[in-house]
Amino acid sequence: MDAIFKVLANPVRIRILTWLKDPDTNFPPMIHLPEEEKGKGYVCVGVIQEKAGVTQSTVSHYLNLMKQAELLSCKRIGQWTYYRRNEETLQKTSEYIASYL
Amino acid sequence: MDAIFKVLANPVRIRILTWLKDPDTNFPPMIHLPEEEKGKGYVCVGVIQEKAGVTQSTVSHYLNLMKQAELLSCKRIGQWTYYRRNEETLQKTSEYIASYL
DNA sequence: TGACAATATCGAAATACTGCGATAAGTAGA
DNA sequence: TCTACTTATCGCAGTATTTCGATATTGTCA
Repeated sequence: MDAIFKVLANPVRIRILTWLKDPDTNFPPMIHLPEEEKGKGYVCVGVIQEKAGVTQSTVSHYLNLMKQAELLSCKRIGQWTYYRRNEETLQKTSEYIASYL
Repeated sequence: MDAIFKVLANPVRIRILTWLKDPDTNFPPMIHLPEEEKGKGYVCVGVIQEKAGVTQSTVSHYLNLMKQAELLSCKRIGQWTYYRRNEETLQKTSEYIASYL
């Protein structure tokens, strides 16, 4: 839970997390994503980087932190890595605050 | 909200927050607290410091951060400063995660 | 295989946080 | 007023985080 709060203690990462709630309106379509993976909320690193306005290495680092904290999961397809939200962790975090904090 | 997550990104502060959920079982009685303020969850700095196992200056700093983030409120009575949880902020934080994140 | 594109990792400098000891400020009582 | 007690603030050293540029890795395609 400590790693989760550390992730959330950064406004850029918070924004990424909220953007990924609605990829269709926040990112261009993932044209290389195979049909069977579409509609699952996957977004590739490049477009997240562009929107976040940080360097590629920074966004890659951030996404990795978020993955370690299980706030995101990822899938590599071809030369792209697609990240999406892990709703279960988000929900558990909310519940943790509501019932344990 | 950023300040809140920064506060939560520290295990000692998390512990303090949870201890303050139930002062009666986690802290000795506040014998100097006037009758009309009892039962409101107030705990003085000294006993929090002792239980947290950090120095007085550190706990004072932490409590101040938590107050800035509105996770705690405080009242000075005599030579003691009493802190208690601000349940409203906790609840709003949980709701923020559940509905905006 | 070679060139290119996307992402990950490395190394480093700037900044922020942690947590301490020392000291200051406020309060109460003799 | 002097002293003791409680808490706040200051200054600092150690550590962690932020964020970058450079480089490595991985995958694609000609």
